[in-house]
Amino acid sequence: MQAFQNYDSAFNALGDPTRRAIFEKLASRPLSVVHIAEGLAVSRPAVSQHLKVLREAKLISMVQQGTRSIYSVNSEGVHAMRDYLDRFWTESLENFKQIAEQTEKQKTKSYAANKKRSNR
Amino acid sequence: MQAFQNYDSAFNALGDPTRRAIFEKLASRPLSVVHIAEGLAVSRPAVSQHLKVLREAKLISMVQQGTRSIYSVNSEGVHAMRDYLDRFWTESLENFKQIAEQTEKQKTKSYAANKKRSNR
DNA sequence: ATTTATGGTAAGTTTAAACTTACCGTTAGT
DNA sequence: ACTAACGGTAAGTTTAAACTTACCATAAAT
Repeated sequence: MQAFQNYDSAFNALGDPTRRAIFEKLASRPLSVVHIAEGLAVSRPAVSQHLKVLREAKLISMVQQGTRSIYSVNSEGVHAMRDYLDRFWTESLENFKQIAEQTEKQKTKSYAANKKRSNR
Repeated sequence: MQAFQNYDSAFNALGDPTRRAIFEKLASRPLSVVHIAEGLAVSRPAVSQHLKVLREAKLISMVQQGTRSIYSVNSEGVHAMRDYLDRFWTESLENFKQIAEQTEKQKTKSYAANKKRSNR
């Protein structure tokens, strides 16, 4: 379904607070590296490293403008992640019903009765 | 909008390959700890630790059935993450247009003309 | 031609995450 | 009561991630 690459790298990229801050900053508008680093608590090289991670995760992209590197959110990558979660969200909703059923049965029946269901 | 908690912990939780494997396994059906650990390359205590992380990230939940702990995907948490990405996806789409415009202008106008836009 | 702005990368340090084995408490079956 | 199954936590090790400073290359402005 997705011509995307690695979900691990994508989720991992957004798992870091500094990178999430960068990502959210870029979501409001494309920015150069110095401007991205401006509000943040870390050094400019650290930002460069984070940008590399986000870029490899296909969550942001870059265009060169002279000496400046303008970074922006890569909507394709974000969309792919969204779709991933969407898939499991649908699945988990069904499971939610199952759990509800199990919980109901727990109230009336014994543990032994539920044993079969949870085996594997 | 979201009665959710920490996005960092949620994204971080799915950033680990073992945890993603656990998450996807649980998406298909609720399982006990031993059954979750069964196919995986890591030890059972390691799985317990991962489950704790996923649980604190509100991505899975647990019900006790006698001596067994049955884990399942927490659709609420997944939904919150999906919404988060959705928000930035929408924003990034607008930025995509902006970049397209800038790229267009680059073809005809000089770098100096674009400078104002990218400053801050 | 020189200087200044910009940003990528290298090298090194520190902290934390992912794993292991060992241990223990609780519940279920006999 | 005793034994076995289940699973959480503690302690310790190893690897990797996040940061720093230092350095260098390129493009723009004077």
